Amino acid sequence: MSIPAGHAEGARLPQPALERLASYMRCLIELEQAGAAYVSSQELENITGVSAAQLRKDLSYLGELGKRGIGYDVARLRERIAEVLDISHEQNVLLVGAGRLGSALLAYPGWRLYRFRIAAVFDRDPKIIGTTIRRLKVRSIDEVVEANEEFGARIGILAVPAWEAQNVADRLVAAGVRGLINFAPARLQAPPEVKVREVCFICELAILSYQISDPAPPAEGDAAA
Amino acid sequence: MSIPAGHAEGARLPQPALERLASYMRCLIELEQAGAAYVSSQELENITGVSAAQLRKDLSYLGELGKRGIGYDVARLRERIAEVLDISHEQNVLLVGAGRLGSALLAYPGWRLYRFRIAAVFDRDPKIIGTTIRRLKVRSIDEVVEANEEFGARIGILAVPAWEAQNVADRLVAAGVRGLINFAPARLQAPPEVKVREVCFICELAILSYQISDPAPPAEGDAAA
DNA sequence: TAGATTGTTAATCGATTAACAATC
DNA sequence: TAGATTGTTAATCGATTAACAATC
Repeated sequence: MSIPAGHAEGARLPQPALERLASYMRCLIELEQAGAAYVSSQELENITGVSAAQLRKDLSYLGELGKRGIGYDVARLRERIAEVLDISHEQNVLLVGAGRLGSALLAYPGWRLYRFRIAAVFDRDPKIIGTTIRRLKVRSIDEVVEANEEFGARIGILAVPAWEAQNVADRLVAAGVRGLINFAPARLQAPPEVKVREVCFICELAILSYQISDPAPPAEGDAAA
Repeated sequence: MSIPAGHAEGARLPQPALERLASYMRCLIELEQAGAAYVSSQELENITGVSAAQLRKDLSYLGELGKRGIGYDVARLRERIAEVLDISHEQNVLLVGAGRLGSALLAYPGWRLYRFRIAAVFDRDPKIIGTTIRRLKVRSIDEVVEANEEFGARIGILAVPAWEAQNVADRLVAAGVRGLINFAPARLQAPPEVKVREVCFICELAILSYQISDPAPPAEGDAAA
């Protein structure tokens, strides 16, 4: 009621704005924990590196949230972003792969702050199935479709080797997830209604490698000049 | 010599093109392993989802690499992208954090394909220091500056808890790295000449959550209509 | 009120797309 | 040659920026 209706149906966020909004969450959570009541776009610029103008533009997609002369109510802004990202209610997630990476993900401390809950962990290895990691019993991947009737998870995370990724993706889709986070170094095929986000460690390194290389990277033949 | 000089000094890749180029690498490596000699921009569109026009534009930044009527020489294209990303020679990398995530990263199978080599692993925990993970002895983080005199790594990877991240980043910078990959859920301060790439799992989930949410996410009050 | 900061507009900037001449 | 596909151009599209009136 008090929250402005904002963008009407169909009017969605520009992709770059969406990605930045997700990154503002972390920062707002920290500010809130530190007890900050209000924050200005200028202060957010100092913290995030995103310009104040850009920040205000991004936040304006969510409605009129700021107070002129004051700034943004930290808690209210965090809530509103969470609402738009659809992470303002608890959301079950399925994790496939209970190896090193899967275990590391299970231990990740941030899930709760974003209201995600790893509801179940699956693996293919009989030696791992049945064991318990952080209070969660590892199940057989064969049970994933049946299990998700209970959990209703919309997101599945792939932490499996590359050669198993497509098969696991197909099973997760069959289990009804609508989005996949893929940590495996393999490109996934999925039906168009299922969104896939590839997390590519090595690509990050490669991008960084370019960025820290000296200005004329393709120096060929006559290197000295 | 035979390779066109391409963009002159200072003319660098647009950021979106750079990020896509890094992602083409994986695909080209797979094609090469599968024995493909040539690939057309249309075929790459089918594999990567990036439009043929966009692909040709991206690749044109690297020089004239294709053969009209034929397509691109897979091996040559991969080599050229590697050259531009500055991953055509072996590159040492420092890893800090030998916990679950650090171990998972060490086990990652793709490093060699991108010519990265984890030269050394560091941790703070005396119980872990001195142990061996995948043939690599875990060293004390206190040794990082001295150790990198030997390794000359330009990139450091942070796989440590959030509260240690800034301190570790400072030490890595002191050790002479020019780029940081940060897996810790904390925003890092670094001098402007040091590039930082944040890898944020949970942000990926949040973005996906938005993308799979129903078109009118901020339905407030009158939900039924 | 005076000072501060938002939300929005219009201008700028840059990226994507489509089309096609060049050419293998 | 005829068919195919590139590399590049120009047009379109969308995102960023800067400026400022609105207003707390």
